[in-house]
Amino acid sequence: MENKKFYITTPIYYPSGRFHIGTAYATTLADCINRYKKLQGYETYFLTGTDEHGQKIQTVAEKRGITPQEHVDEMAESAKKLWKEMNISNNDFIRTTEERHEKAVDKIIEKFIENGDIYKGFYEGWYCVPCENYFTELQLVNGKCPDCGREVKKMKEESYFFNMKKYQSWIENFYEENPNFIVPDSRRKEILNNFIKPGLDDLCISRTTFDWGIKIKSDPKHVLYVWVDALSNYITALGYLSEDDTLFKKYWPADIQIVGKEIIRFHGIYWPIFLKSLGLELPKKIYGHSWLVMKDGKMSKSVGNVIYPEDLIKKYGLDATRYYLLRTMQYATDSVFTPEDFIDRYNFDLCNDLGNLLNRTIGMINKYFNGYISKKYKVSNDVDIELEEFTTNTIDEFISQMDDLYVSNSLSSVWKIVSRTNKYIDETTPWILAKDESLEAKEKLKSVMYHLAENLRKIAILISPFMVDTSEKIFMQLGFDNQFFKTWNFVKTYLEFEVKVTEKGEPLFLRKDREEEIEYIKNLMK
RNA sequence: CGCGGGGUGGAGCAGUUGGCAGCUCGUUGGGCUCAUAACCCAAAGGUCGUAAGUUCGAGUCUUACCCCCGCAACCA
Repeated sequence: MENKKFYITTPIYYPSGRFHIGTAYATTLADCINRYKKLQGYETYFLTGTDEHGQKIQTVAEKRGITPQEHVDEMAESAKKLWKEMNISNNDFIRTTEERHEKAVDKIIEKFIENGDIYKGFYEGWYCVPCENYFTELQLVNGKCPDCGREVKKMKEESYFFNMKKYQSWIENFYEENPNFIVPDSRRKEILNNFIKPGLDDLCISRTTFDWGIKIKSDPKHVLYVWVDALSNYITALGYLSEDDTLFKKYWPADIQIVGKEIIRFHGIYWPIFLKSLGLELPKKIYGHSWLVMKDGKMSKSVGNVIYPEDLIKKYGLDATRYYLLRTMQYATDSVFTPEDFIDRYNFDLCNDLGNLLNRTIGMINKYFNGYISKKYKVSNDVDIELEEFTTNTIDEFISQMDDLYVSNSLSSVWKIVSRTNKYIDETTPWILAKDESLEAKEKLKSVMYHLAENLRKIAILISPFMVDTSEKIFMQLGFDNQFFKTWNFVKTYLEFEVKVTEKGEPLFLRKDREEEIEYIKNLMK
C-alpha cells in the first residue's frame, strides 16, 4: 500500500523581535497536527522558518548597531533553539536569506516575467523620510506619519508590479468552487468580501528605497518587496526549481498551511495567484488561526502584558505549556490569556484529573496484584462494557474533532475519557472488592485494574501529539514499553497482554499553589 | 463609512447539518478513602444582547437595532 503523504507548514515568522507566546502557539498547533498525522501512519513533512528580509529588519539591525545579516542569524538561532526546547518536530527550517531560497526566488521571478505577469510602473504613496517608509492615505494619522508623527510627502518611485487583475475572475471562480480552501469560514468571508469582490489591485513587488532583500536580477537596484520572497519559502524549501526537487515532487501541494489570521489575506489571494502563474497546484487548505490576546487587548510590550513561552516552560514544564495553548485556543475565535486560567488548567486538568488517575491506578495495581495486570479475568459486567463503549465512542469524537481542526475540542474529548475513567473507579469500588475473598470479587477486581490500565494506555496514545513526554511517562509507568502498545491502530482495541507496572508511581504534574503562581505569572508579564 | 467576529447561569467557554440549553471553575449539600486534601454524586443558578420574522420547532436561519473587539498592505 502506498504511504499517505502529508505536508504541513507554519507561518513564516518575521524575526524583528523576540518570539512571544502567540508564535509558539502557531508552531505548537502545526506540530500537534503533524504528530497526529504521523501517528496515523502518514509520511509527513513539516516546515517552519523565518522570513528575514525587508525594511523593518534593516531598521532594527541598524538600531542595534549590527548588520541585518548578523541580526537575522541571531534570531534564526534563537528560533531554532526555541522550537527544539518546545519539542517541535519540524523536518526543515527555512531561512529566506539562504542561498537555496534566493536562487529559487530568482527563477520564480524569471517565470513571472516570462508569463508577462510583471510590468514596470510607478508606486505612489506618502513617504516618511526619517522612517524611510511608505504609508497609504488611510494609514496616516492626522495626515502625519503613524510611526513618528512627522510630516510625510507624496512620492513616486519606479517599481515592478504583479498583474493581479489578470487573475481576478480566476480567483473568484476558485473561491466559488472551493469553499473549504480557507477555514474557518469567517476568514474566507473576510477575504472574499473585503478584498476579492471589490476587485484586486496590482501588487507592487519591488522597492528602491532600501536594499535588504532579494535583488531583481535583471534590474538590481530593485529589491523584492516581501511577499513574493516570503511566500515562496513553502516551495523553495522543498527544492522547487533546484537541481534536486524530489521533495517538491513528493509533497507539494501542501495539505494544510497554518497561518495567523492577520496574514490570511496574503495566503488567500497572492499565494494562490503566484502558484497559478507558476502553473502549480494550490495547497489543499489554509487555516487562519485565531489569536491569544490579553485582558487589555492585544499583546504589546508597551502595555506590559507580553508573555514568553520560555518563561512558562521553565516554571511549569513544556507539556503543561503546550497543553494550555492547545486547550485554550478555540477554533475560530480569539482566546484570552490569564494567569488564573493557566494555573487552573494546570491544577485541575493535569494534576487532579489526569495525573491523579494514573497515580491511583498504579497504586492499586501494586497493592492488589503486586504490580501485575492482564486481561486474564473471567467476568465481564455491565459497568465494564459501558466504560468500553463510552471510551470507544469518545475516541471517534476525538478523531472527528481533530480531522476538522477543532483541536481544543478534541482535547475536551480526551478529558471526557479521563473523567469517565475516574468515575469508573467510584462505580466499581475496588477497595471493597479487595476485601472480598471470593473468586468472583477477585476476578472483578482484576477486570477493573485491567480497564483502568487500558484506558490510560488509550489516553496516552491520544495525547501523544499534544504532550509527547507525558504520554511516554504514562506508557512507561504502566509497563507499556513496547511500541505495540502505542500503536494508533490499537487505540480503540482492548488488548490482550500481561504487564507489570512501576513499583512507585511518579506524579506527572505536581499541584501548585494558586495565588502564589498567579502572582508569579503576573510578574513574568511586566 | 466599509468588512469580520463576539454578546449563552457568578467567571471562562462549547454548542461544526435548526430538534429536550451543555462543559470547566466557583457556590451549597452529600458520598468515598485507591490516590497528588485528589476523586465521585446531587442541588441552586439561564426569558442564549434587544425587537420582529421564517418554521411544527430557532442559541442555531432572515431583517433591523444596541454594546464590545479586531481589520483596513506585512505583529502568530
